[in-house]
Order: sequence, then C-alpha cells, then structure tokens
Amino acid sequence: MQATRSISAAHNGRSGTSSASEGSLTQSVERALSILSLFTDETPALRVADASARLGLGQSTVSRLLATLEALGYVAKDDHTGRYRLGAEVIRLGGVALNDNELRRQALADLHDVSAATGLGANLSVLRRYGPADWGIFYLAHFDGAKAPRTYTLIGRRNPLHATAMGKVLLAHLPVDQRQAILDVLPLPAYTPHTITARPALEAELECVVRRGYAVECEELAFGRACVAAPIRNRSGRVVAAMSLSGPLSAMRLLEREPELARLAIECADHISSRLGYVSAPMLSASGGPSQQLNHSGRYTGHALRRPPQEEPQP
Amino acid sequence: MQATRSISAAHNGRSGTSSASEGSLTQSVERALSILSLFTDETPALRVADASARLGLGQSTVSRLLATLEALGYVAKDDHTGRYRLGAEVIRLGGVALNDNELRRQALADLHDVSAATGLGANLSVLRRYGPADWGIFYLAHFDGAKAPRTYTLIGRRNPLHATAMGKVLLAHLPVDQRQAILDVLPLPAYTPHTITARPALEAELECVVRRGYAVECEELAFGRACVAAPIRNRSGRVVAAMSLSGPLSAMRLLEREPELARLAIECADHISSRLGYVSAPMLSASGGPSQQLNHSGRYTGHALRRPPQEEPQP
DNA sequence: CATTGAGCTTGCAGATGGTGCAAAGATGAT
DNA sequence: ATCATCTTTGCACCATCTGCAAGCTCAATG
Repeated sequence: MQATRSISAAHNGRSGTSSASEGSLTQSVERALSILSLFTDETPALRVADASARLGLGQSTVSRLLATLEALGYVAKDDHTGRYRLGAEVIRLGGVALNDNELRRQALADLHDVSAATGLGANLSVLRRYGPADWGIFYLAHFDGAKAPRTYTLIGRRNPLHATAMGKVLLAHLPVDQRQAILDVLPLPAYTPHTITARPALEAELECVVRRGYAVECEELAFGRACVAAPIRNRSGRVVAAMSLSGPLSAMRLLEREPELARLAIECADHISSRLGYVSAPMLSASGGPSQQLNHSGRYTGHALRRPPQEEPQP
Repeated sequence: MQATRSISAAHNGRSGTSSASEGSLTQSVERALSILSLFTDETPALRVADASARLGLGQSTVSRLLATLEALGYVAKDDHTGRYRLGAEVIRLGGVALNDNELRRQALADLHDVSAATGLGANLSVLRRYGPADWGIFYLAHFDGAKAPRTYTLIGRRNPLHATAMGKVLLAHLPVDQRQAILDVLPLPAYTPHTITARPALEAELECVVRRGYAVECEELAFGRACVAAPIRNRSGRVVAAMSLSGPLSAMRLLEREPELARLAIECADHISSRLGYVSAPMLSASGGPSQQLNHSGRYTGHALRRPPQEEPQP
C-alpha cells in the first residue's frame, strides 16, 4: 500500500493541480492534459505512480486517465515494463501543427538553402511563455549542418533567452515595456563561464544587438558551440521570430567570419520576413522604428495596408 | 439558432462519439481528445460549431473543452477569426515523442547520409492501424533531396499501403495471417493509372517484394514520382519499419538505376537494422525465416539472447 | 520455490463536477 | 442598420468522476 498520498490538492475543485485560472475548465480534461504534459525529453516514459506523485492525484484517477489517453492513441503502454510513452497521435498532431504554422512554412526553404550553402546548422525559433514568469525560445525548425547531423530533433525544445543568439534577438526587439517586464523576472544562470549573468551586461548586449541588427553567442550555452542570429519580421513589422546559424566553433570560425556569418543570417532572415509580407521601411531621418511604413501613395498613414497590421499568433 | 442538433449521441454515457470500447474511459477526456484529433492537414483550424457538428456534441460542451485545451496550450484561439488552431504544447510533445522513438533515433543518421549522397529523399515509416479496418503507413522521419526540398513535413502523415513502396514492404513482411487479414479489408483505390488495384496483382507484387528484398513504386501514388523501399528489422528479426528513397522520376531515373537504388536502400535499411540489434541470420538450408537465430555458442536455442526477443512498440 | 512488496486495476457509493438548456453577448454578412 | 449565426455564460440536475479499499499482477528477494 502506498502509505500517505499527498492529502492536499486531491479533493477540491478548481484549484488543485496548477491554475486557479479562468472559471470553467473541465477538471478531468485539465488533469489528463497535465499528465500528457509531464512527458519531456528527460522523462519520456512514465508509470502510473510517477504521474500520480508528480501531480498529487490518486493512482486510480491517473490509471483511468492514462487508459483513456491510450485508447485514443495519445500514449502507448510500453510492452512489458508497464510504463507509458507518448503515442503516434501525438506525433501526427505535432506534424499538423508544424505544417499549419505560416512562419515555419515560409522559412523552411530559406533555412534549408543557407544550411546547405554553409554546412552550418540553421534554426528558427520564437519567444514562448512557459509560465507566469517563465520565458524561453521555442524551436520551430532546424536543419543541421552536413558536418554535424543530429540524431534528434530540436523542434519543440526550449532554450534560455540570455544564453542564445536567438534569445537575445527576440528579447532585444521586444517593445521596451515587455522587454523590461521579462528581464525583471528572468533568471540568468550560467551555463559556461562565458554566459552573461549580469542584468546590466545583458541590457548592454541587447542594445548592441538592436544596433548591429544581429546577435552573437559564443560558448555561452555550451562549450565549443557558437551561434549568429537575426530577427524575422511579419507584415506589421513586429519581430516575430529569429533565425540563426549555428555549429561547432571550429566550423563557425566566428572570430574571423563574424561579419560574413552575420550578413548571411540577416539576408536569410530578411528574405523570410519579406515572404511574410514585411516591406522594409525606408530609413527615415531619425524617426521611429521599422513598424512605421508608407503606403503605396507615399503618404504616411500610420497603418501599412488596408487590412490593418495583422499579428501572427504564437505557434 | 442551430436548428436540430444531432439528438442522438448527446445524452448517454459510454457510447456516443466513437468507441463503446473498454468499460471505463473518462468521458470528458475522451471528448476533448476527440476534438484534438479533428485537426488535420486539411482542417488545421476549427470553430466551435465545426467540432460540435463533427462530433455530435453540444456547442457549449465543445466551447468549454476547447477553453480547457487552450488553457493548457494544446490549442490557440486564432486572433480575430475565432477559430482554434493547434498550440505549441502539441509541437513540444510531438518533438518529445519523436526523440523518444528508438527506431527513428537509430535511423536518422543513415537516412541523412543516403539522402545527402544521392540527392534523393530518404524516408522512414511504420505500419499503423488507424481504425478497426483501416491501415496505412505512418511517417517517422524524412530528409528531402537537395533537388526537391519540401516546405512542409511528412512526419505523422499517412499514406496508403498498396500505392507506396514502403507500404508494400511493410505488408509483404507481415506474418501471413496478419497480411491476409489486412488485405481482406484493404481498399485499393487508384491514384493514377499505375496504381495496383487488384488483389491478386498486389499479392503477386508482395511476393516479388519478399523475394527481391525491396519494393518499387513508380507513379502509383502520384504522377512523376517514384520510390524504392527496403525493410528494417529489429533485434527479434521482425520487420518493424521501412525506409525508402524517393524523388521525382527525373531524379530517380528508375528504369536505368533500379538495381543501384535498390542496393542503396537495402544497405541503408540493413545498417539501421543492425543498429537496432538485428543480426542477419545465416542462410540456413531451407528452414524457417530470419527470426531464427543462433546464439553465440552456435547452438540454436529458439531465442537469440538471454533477454528474449523484445518487441519494439509502435511509435 | 515461496514470500514479500510495490504498483496497477477494478467495484462501489457518494457527491462533485460536467452537461444540456436557454438566454445573452459577439461577430460578421446582407 | 438589421439580421443570422456562432460563441459564451449562468443555472440546475443528475450523470459521471473520484477516492477508497480490496484484489491482482509482476518482479525482486530470501
């Protein structure tokens, strides 16, 4: 017998697991999805007892919910170990979601080309909010350099904002208030001695990123790896994603090639931006940012097109 | 007002939507997952009313379930159209599921290599049951030929068994009873004039596939495209997947290169098989299939290793 | 081989929480 | 501007989850 199960959190409505959020969330569904969300790269297989403990739910409940998930193909019971793994339906849905993503669709060809041309990795990511005060970059696509093919996919994976080139780009081009709000709650753990761990240093870096139009990361997340990233804008001029060139330091040769790599990244990102409908704004004297545009008559109207700047939803 | 909602199926327990399956499936979860599963490449965005009609559920129910799915990140409400699309969490889970798949992990490097070497597409798929009498191949990975990069992923997608080289491979190497059972219920629609649409012809083809050790498909699914596939076996010797080389007819030059392409596919497949622990069986006189193996002492024991042949679960 | 124990599943009963109904609120079309 | 359609919300009822506890499976241990 399983001794003391977490007594709290078990028997009340709308509050237990995670969010006391909006009024009417279907409890059992919320629980089932929470179980699904327990699956990670680090924990790709779960037993009933694991999920039960992690969520503070009764074993019988978890058992039944997993049975339901299994019946619909969302999880599969591992042959004889009795552990559950993610099922084929999850893979199918992931594919559908990827193909439904306009940003990714438009970027794929260019990423492929630049990766093939340079032999480096080419990546695409967006900013994602993982929790009330938890942000990171979220990979939507990547091509691996011919020299360093991965045996796994980065898609759907998360990386920190302050220790990746794409993260810096996404952070740097946020509206000031949002940027500040995120920085205020962003932990800055060190992954290597090169990681930026001080807020002022990070802010200076971000300014630099905006000014130069690209970001660099050199052994700030992992030893021997480097990255150069550039911003991608949508029709409304807002930075909605970042692309990067990445690879082992030896392949990047960052010290001598930074200008060249930056140019490649920016060109690729710009090309993607234009596919998304972004029209680069003329460099007006000193006035506002790139989201100001002229309409075809040349007169500034405050909105670029008849259809008002239309935001691309997060993936 | 929405006139007549499907009056049946609405108000009873365990029978409505789809399966009167096992006794205890949590209804609301079943319904929520059914909503999720409505999302396809053809229908990547849904309104409440759509889902409601498709599943025969009340709109209020669907509305609430979708709200729950949204709160957990499984769907996202399209900005202003009010339609729901799949959310980032689905992409994340898809990535986890892919990386958790041993078959895919082991195959990825070889697929990449053969694709790079030939410039053709390299694909990996398994047999999947989509319904009681509904089978197809299920893509787990693919690299596109440098000559024909796709702007979308095939991962998680489905294709017919009788009109693809990988489908033929998977069908051909099934235990006879299973093969027959599937063939008995397998519709054979024509996609082009070259599609095999007659059961006897298909069975003859499958025999041929087994004998030659590879399968060919030439404009049987789509005009101007061809494919060569070979079987992948796991530790126990069972065919668990198929890989294929594919591309436009012009790039494949099938007529003149079939032997060469077949050799490449088989070599690649064999290499993957060996990574999965398969040891090619010595060609014993005439006795049984490849699942019979000798242990290291050379004496046939009926089981290959101490740990009995262990099946790889479907993805 | 017998024993133990942890983990998983199943019956059951109670009451929580999900559902349908109907009305209000949005949203877009004519 | 008016209408039609779709979506959301409040409410009340009762179907349906959930927790408990017993039974069961399976693996590790003595």
